[in-house]
Amino acid sequence: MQNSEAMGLSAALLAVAGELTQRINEGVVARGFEGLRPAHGFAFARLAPDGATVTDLAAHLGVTKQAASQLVDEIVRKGYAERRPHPQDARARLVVLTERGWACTRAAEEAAADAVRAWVALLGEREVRALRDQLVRIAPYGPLKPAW
Amino acid sequence: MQNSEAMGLSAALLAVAGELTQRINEGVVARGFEGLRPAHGFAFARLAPDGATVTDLAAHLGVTKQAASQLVDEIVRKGYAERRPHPQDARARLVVLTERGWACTRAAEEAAADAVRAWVALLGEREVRALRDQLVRIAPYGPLKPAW
DNA sequence: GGCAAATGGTCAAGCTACTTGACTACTGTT
DNA sequence: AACAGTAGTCAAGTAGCTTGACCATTTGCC
Repeated sequence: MQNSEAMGLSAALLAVAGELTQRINEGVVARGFEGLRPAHGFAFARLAPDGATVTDLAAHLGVTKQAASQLVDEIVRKGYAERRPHPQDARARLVVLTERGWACTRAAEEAAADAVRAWVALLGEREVRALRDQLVRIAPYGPLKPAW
Repeated sequence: MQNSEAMGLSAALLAVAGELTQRINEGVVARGFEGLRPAHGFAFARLAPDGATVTDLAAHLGVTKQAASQLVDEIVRKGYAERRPHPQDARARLVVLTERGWACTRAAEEAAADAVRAWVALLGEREVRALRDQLVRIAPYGPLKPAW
């Protein structure tokens, strides 16, 4: 595969990713959850299952724990999460989503589904499913750097 | 398609995009072009064909023209581009890549090709080509927001 | 042609999300 | 009991963006 083809693929991928991010964020805002930036979504994704510590979150986002702590301050202040004492470790605190945090997560899923529906309209369900499978297979396990 | 599937697709897409961005940037640095951030790559892509004005660049990047002007200052200072008088409009200035800027663009293409090769190793050339076609078809025309 | 409105670009100041550095509190190993 | 390592926060500095104001030039309109 030639360099120019690789560049075309890269450009398309980044353009689609940028637009998707924007659409999800707009969809979340449109559903009544304000004061959130895309980076918060990545944090919610890590908190969603069972909560996480600030240090976990920092590693997941690829930022310092000070930055992660500050981000947690923000979503706590806005009512999306709360800090609880950690059951095993008295130094640590477990950050968990509130009911409002869960509602916001569901809103993000709906917004993502809306965006994907637009792709289904263009490519068909079969192709979009293939797209998903391919992307899942090449997706890395590491931190989700929300910056470029 | 269910919301959770859409979320899985979205997460994979954003993860791949984040990793790709990072890899391209690292590849460019490894080839001897320092002091550049991913956002500069998006600027180079706009400047590459025939140059552009600061206002064009701002629209393309989705930022204010002050921010674009500042970014141009930076790449001019580092020798990747230069400002020329605009042939048709005495208010405007045409920003064009220097030879070093072109070399950097080629380095970015090589780095992108390296990243894509890793995907070919996982999925095979045929699947990667299909991936490219699908992404190109759903890629938007608008500004390339280098932020999420 | 002449003049108001629009446009390209820059200067200046302010904001915000991040960084590095220093510190306290607790853990766990020896 | 002592001590190195880890979780988290406080504080200060930084970098990239914003808004606001301004000048020079172009464009649209009578």
